[in-house]
Amino acid sequence: MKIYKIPEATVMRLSVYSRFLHQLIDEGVATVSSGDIAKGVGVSSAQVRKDLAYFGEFGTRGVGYRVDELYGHLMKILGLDQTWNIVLIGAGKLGSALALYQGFAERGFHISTILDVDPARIGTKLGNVEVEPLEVLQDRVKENNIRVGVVTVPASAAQDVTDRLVQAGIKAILNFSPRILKVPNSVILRNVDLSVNLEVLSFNLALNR
Amino acid sequence: MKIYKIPEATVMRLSVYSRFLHQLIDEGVATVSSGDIAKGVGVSSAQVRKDLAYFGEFGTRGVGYRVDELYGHLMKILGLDQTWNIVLIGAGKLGSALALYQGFAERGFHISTILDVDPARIGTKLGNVEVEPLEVLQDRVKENNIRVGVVTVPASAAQDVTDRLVQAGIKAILNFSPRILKVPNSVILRNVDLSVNLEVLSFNLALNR
DNA sequence: GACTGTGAAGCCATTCACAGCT
DNA sequence: AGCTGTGAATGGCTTCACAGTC
Repeated sequence: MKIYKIPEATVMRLSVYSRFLHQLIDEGVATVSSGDIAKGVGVSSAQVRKDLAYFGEFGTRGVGYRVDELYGHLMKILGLDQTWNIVLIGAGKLGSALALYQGFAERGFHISTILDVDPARIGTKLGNVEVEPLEVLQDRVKENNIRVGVVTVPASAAQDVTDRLVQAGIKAILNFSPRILKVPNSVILRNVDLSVNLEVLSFNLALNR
Repeated sequence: MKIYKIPEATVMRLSVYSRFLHQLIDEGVATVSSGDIAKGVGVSSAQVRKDLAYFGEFGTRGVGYRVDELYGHLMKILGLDQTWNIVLIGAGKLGSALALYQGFAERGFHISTILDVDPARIGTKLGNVEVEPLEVLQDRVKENNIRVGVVTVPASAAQDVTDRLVQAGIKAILNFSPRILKVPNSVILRNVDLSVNLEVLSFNLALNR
């Protein structure tokens, strides 16, 4: 495992490969070639091999990859061989949806804590998790060994909430608010802007006008 | 306007720039330099200038860009100088959240039609839009001149729904289901996998174990 | 014969650096 | 003096092509 610098695009594809492999396991397939995976997820076979090569030699020349084995490797590489407790801040429309979204749980992401500042939301339940006031952040992070935070508050509150997360010892933040956030180098930050994706479609449609 | 081949990354950044400029307009700022924008959104100033250069010369040497003017150009380039009617299929957790999400409306994306197959959901309202049966798809697309579809159905139904969208004349699809979809070349497809983003964080956290 | 793993080549996006304008 | 616009240089990801292995 020479982990020097892995392209982010590679990591994202590994995630996609792992989902495809899971599908193959369900179908009872025992072996795949890089070409099969490539076809299944829409990339080139060379790309698949190169991506895997960053992490080791998982296949057998002339044969391919054992599905269950490769799946296990990928899940381990992605850090998905464990459950991640997550704190979600902002129980509005988007936050509620994410809290209830099954897709996270399926991949081992457990939203164990949901916080908000709105008294009307505090005390309500999303699934079986109760919305609590922002003040308990530090305690919950410690208790549940939380390292990942999801920010779904309005733009105006985003930086303040982020500072608190950092303060509480959170190591990685997924930001859904449309605000550029400042975090120390030691904290990993990813931004997701749902509108951007529609805007790329809009751009492409608008091209031929 | 030489629109030969615009990097997708550029389009995504333009979207971010436009949001930043909107913020500046609110603050009453009249002029910005590429350096200001760069600082505001977290890229290099050369990057900002290169991105803009794909579409024309919007600035004044020695001065910078007029905020309102540049904003107008970007919105036009992104196709956001118009309202886009959108059909959303799948009124589950995620679909409901997206239907109610304010961020889309703010950028001119109007979810005018929401469809589902579940009788329990049909007839209910999300905001002021009623959930209707999938069968009315073709009619609604025609009536409302819909060109964009958003897919938030379970993976097992995703390809079927996609085929129907294509059939109905939809030109661009935003897919939130974790399934590789097949569409004709004439249809633009973008995939959003919410879990992938968490998995990239997970990967990076798991690196130093 | 089939398929992996990988150096080399190709390609594309970003950064550099500076001429050109105000 | 300040800042844009852009060719040239750089860096990094993807594709090619083939030796190596089963």
